[in-house]
Amino acid sequence: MIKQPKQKYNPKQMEEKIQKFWTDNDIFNKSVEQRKEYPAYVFLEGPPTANGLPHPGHVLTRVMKDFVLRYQTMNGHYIERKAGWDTHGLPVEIEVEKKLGLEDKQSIEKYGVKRFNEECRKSVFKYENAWVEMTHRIGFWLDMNNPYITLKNEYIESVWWSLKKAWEKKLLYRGHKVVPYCPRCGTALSAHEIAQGYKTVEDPSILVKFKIKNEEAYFLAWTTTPWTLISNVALAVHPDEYYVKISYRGEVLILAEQRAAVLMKGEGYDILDRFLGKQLEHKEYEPLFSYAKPEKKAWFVVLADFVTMVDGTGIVHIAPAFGEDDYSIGKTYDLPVVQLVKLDGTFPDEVTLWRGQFVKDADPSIIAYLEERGLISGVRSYQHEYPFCWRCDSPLLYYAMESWFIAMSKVQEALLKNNDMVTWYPEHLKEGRFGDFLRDVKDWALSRDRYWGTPLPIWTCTNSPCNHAICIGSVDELRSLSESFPDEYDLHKPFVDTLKVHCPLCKSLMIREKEVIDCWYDSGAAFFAQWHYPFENHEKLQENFPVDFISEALDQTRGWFYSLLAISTFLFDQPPYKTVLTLGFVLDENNQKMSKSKKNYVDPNIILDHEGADALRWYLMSANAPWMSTRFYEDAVKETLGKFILTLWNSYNFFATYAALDQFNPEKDMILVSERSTLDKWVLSRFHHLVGNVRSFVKQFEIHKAARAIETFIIEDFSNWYLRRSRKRLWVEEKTQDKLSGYSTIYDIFIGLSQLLAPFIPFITEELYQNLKTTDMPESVHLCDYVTVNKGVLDDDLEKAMEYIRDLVEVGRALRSKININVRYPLKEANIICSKETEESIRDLLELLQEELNVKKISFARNTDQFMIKTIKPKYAQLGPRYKEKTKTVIDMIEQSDTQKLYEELTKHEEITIIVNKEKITLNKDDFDVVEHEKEHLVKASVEDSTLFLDTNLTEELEAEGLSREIIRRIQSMRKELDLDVEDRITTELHMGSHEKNMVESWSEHIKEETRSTTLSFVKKPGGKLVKKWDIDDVHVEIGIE
RNA sequence: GGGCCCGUAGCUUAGUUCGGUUGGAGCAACCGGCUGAUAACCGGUAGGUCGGGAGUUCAAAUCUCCUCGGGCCCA
Repeated sequence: MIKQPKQKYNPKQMEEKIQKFWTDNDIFNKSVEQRKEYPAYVFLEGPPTANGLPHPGHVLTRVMKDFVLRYQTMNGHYIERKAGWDTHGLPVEIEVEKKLGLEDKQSIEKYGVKRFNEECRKSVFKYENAWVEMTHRIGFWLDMNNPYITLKNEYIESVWWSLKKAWEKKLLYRGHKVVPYCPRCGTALSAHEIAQGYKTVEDPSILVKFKIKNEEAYFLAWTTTPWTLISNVALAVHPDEYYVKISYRGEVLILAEQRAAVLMKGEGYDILDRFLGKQLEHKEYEPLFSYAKPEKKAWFVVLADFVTMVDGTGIVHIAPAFGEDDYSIGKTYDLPVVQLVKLDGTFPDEVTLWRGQFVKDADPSIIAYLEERGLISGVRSYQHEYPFCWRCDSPLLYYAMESWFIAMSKVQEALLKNNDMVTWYPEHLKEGRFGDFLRDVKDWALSRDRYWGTPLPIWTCTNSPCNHAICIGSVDELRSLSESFPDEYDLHKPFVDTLKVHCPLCKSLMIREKEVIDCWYDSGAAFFAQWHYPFENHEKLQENFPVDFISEALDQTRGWFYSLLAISTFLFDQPPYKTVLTLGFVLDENNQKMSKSKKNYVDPNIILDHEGADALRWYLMSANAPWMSTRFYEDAVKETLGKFILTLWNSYNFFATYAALDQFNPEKDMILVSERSTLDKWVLSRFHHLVGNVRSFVKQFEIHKAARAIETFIIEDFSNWYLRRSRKRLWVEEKTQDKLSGYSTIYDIFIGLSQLLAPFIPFITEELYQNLKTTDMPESVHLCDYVTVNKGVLDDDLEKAMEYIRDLVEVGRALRSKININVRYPLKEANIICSKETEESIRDLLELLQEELNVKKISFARNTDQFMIKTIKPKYAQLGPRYKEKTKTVIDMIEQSDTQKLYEELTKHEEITIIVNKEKITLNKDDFDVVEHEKEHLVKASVEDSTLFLDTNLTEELEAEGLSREIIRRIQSMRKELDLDVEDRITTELHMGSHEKNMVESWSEHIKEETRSTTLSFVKKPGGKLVKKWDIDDVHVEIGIE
């Protein structure tokens, strides 16, 4: 039986109740298990790191994922929803360093790697509760009891296996990577870290002369880091820009033509020669210093596209050890990596002049030295952004560090081919940001010289002639090569480094490369490592690869989306996923990024407490396309609550209240659709059209459009039109066929809506469903199949007819408003001028129109003739020139006669004759404009190609009815004022003038009925609990009720 | 410095793929109506340099170029 709901919508209370219902009845598990034999829809969870609190952005991601998974489940798919945790990486280490007050790597070593990593392990789950709680509260159904965790031995073993595959394919190699490096902390910084430490500083900017070999001429280069000049090995020019050789103050210099024009502006110089940069390639010059003893050819000109004409001289000094561009051009030209700076940021002993000095401090002295030798042509100070260590504020140095790489450039074609097989939402990412990234793919710098991460499983033999290196791909393999491998172990540092591993060739001791690997590799391995593949679960991988669906925010394009594709490509030569839904960012009210420091951060819990998970979810899904950034603030969610959730709730509340009162029983009282009223058929047709639209929107991940379509249906079609128009028939006391037809339809719609909306707003839909479901229906709305379109109830003609009726109502109301006759007063007649077909199509709906417009009668006609009067109006411009001074008289005569008659005459005889001053004047059609207007008491308005006329003539009877409605309304508002229940009966006493009394008396039965008055009497002095005087226009009425 | 996405009324937005009636809605405002209809409903009014500029075209919110603002990625 349908129960009357508790009146107020209290999201927090209701959602807690629903959560309990789900838990008590194990609904989540059932929803997964009941689909076990169905086709799988494979989802892979992008693992979050639980060492920070969840952010509104994470809420969005989880809401969207949940929607898709619920939707696919209801549509008959089996989906495992394994949670995952990303547990390694520098951010974790930094948190722990902060907590323990450790400032650099030395202090970590001193503290002990074992203890340090233990702290990291703890820290990683510091906010696990907050994450679990958030996930739970927003209703994200995810198997959090059985997650994959990247720090587990099994997970690491799978990762090792994959690294060994890369090793066997000769994709792992050791090289250099230029990274921002803090010489004081002794550590490289991640991009994320340097981003927070940029400052504007002034550095010396100098123009340095490099003498060309065997020629009395110089290249003029530009730098802001004089200390790197000592490690210079080349000069770069742009291949396609023009360079000039000039004579300037007795010296011959080469620099870019554009730059010469800027730098030497106003100074005299002669151009000796002009040529393209590419002509300078391989031209040799003499080094500035003799400290470097490179083992490869150095000190010649190279070509590089990154050379700009914006500043400098168009000639860039190259030191591969200290710049990423420098390093990559160095690889192209096979330049030596000269690195005459120690890790602590000071010059080594061989740089005799500045040994032991911090490089940046040595700048002035280096400049002075070069000036003395006449090799500097200008010193200026230069303002630019320079990165500083966010921790200790030291200037960072770009520094080439040794690192292990995966040669992704070797599999670039496969990457592109695999990307081609992926469906991206939004589409532009495929060829845009992601495709561009792949076309320009760089080798993956895999290793990190840190502590908390998957250890790099590469061991090298210490025996010098042997030097054999191996990559270990499993625990068994490690065990077999190790002395006394323990039963209990943890593959992290320092355990792996304490093992005595013997070389399989010469049996000598091997030692491991000290690094750990990039944590992006960990998460990118999730598609197989979550199953501990290939050590177990072979068939699991078969069934779950490639995954059907992943979804994360836009920042993951070069993060997780890439690392998955990269690993899958070199391992299996296949894409790891079929569909990627990329989500936009969550921004604050002013479109600014949310950050704790800006204090514009919204705590999702507050919104969950106030507005509830459903309102939050609905807002996030309906506000914007998933891939667009969405503003997030409490008022926006509040608006969603008021506009949508409450409309839904109140409609439901209205229905459930009356259905409970009438003991409507959906198992017995349902009326066949074919026997329901036209209005019912209309709303069912609308609903099923909606279902079709929702399905096609969701297919394209246009979740916002699906949500908005539902919202429009509920607010406009269902609540504001269908329910409004149905109230009267549900209000009658008897169980009429019409009333049951209405209940049946509303019931159908609510069951349908609860299913249609279940993936969007899982709580309120469950609440509705639980109250409405019959015993033979699934125990939870989330165990139902998703609604499908019932083509049998689709009726385009009916929808069109209703549209037409609603248009007529609209213009009719507008007309009433224009002529100033309140809707409360009935009008005699409405006439609709339209085609026979149109008339036929709306016949069943006329009652709606009649009530909405409050007219006594609706009639039809095929043309407007009987409602319009045609008259003529003389054309002044035509008559004036012809009749000169007589014109005024002519016009006056015409206008004073019956213009309607004149029109008739003119149509009959083509011309009319009038006599002015005894002179006969003949006028023809061209002398007049035909003017049309409504007959007396009629007003008209047009809808499409038809016309509506309202008869505005208010008869005494009509006025009486109107007045009685005025009185009813006032009594009703007094009832409300007394806070009477709908059922309560009253007695009513009225006082008014005798004329009005006579008018109203004939309606007294009606008034009694409408106001639930047992008696209605006309008295001199009305009494009762509430007595009020009213002025209805100029009628004074006094009403008392009891 | 390079790339990608976004910019439409006070606010939230539709329309932009593929140029074509007068750029549609909702919220807020204002006027009026209706109401045992909910944080309502109905009618009307006002509110737009479609971020700005230029170009292509018979025709540009829509295409091209430049530019400004926001966001992101990379240097």
